[in-house]
Amino acid sequence: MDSSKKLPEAEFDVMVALWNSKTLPVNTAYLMENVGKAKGWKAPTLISFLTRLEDRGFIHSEKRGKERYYYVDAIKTEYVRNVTLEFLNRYHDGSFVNMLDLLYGNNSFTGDELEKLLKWLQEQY
Amino acid sequence: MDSSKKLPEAEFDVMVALWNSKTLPVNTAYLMENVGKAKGWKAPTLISFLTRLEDRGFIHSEKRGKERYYYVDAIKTEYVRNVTLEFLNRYHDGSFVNMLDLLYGNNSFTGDELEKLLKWLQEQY
DNA sequence: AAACAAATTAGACAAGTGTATAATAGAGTG
DNA sequence: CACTCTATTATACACTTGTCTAATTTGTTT
Repeated sequence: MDSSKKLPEAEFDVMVALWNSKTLPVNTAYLMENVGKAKGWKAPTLISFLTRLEDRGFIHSEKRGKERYYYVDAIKTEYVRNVTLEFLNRYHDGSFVNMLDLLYGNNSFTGDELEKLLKWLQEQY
Repeated sequence: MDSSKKLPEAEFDVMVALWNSKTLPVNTAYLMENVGKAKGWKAPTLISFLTRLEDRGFIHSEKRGKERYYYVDAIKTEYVRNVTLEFLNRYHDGSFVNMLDLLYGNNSFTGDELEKLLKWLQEQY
C-alpha cells in the first residue's frame, strides 16, 4: 500500500466510512447504509470501489457465506498527513503559515478559529 | 469561469506559469520555456492544456500572425483560496486548527514553522 | 507564386474514475 | 433437489486527463 498516493474522491469516502466504524470488519450492507446510500450508489458501485481499494492495498477482505467483510489496513492520520503535506507543497509553498495568511490575511478570521488557534498554541508548551 | 472547481494538475501548472509572468499576454513559446520544457511536454501537449483552460474560462487568447497569445482571467489567490477551503472541509472538518494539530500535534514542528506562526500572529493585531 | 519553416489545430488514444447492467453463486425453503 | 432470494462478480461504458502524431495554416524566402 502506498498511502502517499492520493485516492479518488469516491474511494476516500468509502475509507472514511471504514475508518469511522467502531467495529471491524464490516460488510457491504453496513457500508451501503453508511456511505453508499447518501451518495446514491447502487451496491455494485460501492463494491467496485472496495475492490479497487483492496487492489491498492488500503483494505483487505474475506468472504463469509455469500457476504464479504472488510478490514482496514491504511491508517487514517498517516494518509491524511501525507495528502496534507502534498497539498501544502503544491498550493502554499510547503508553508502552513503561507496558507494561513492567504486564508485569514486581512484579520478576516471566521468564527472562533483564532481563539482555537491561540488555545492550541498554549497547549503546545 | 468557475474558479471553485479544481483544475487538473497539469492545467494548474500552466496557470502557475501564467500567474508568474511579469507581462501579459505571453505566447506558447514563453510557456514552453517556463513550464513545458521542465515537464517534458511537446508543444501540442501544452496547447492542449491551454485550450482546455480557455474552455473553462480561466484564460482567453488571441492570434497574432501564426502565434497565439494568452491572457489570464482567473485570479490566483481566489482560486487557491477556494481550493484550500475545499481541502480543509474534506480532510480536516473545515478547521485549520485540526490540520495544524494533525501536522504538528506532537510538538513536532518542522524547521521554523512555529516561529513563523508566532510572528504571523503578532502581526495580526 | 512555389516552397519552406514554424506554429497551431484536429483528432486520436490509453489510463483512471464513476457508475451500472447482466450473469453467477450461496443460502434457505417446500 | 429445484426454486427463489440476495449478495457478489464480471463486464462494460462514458468522461476526464495526459499525451501525442498527422494535418493545416501562415509568414518568409526564393
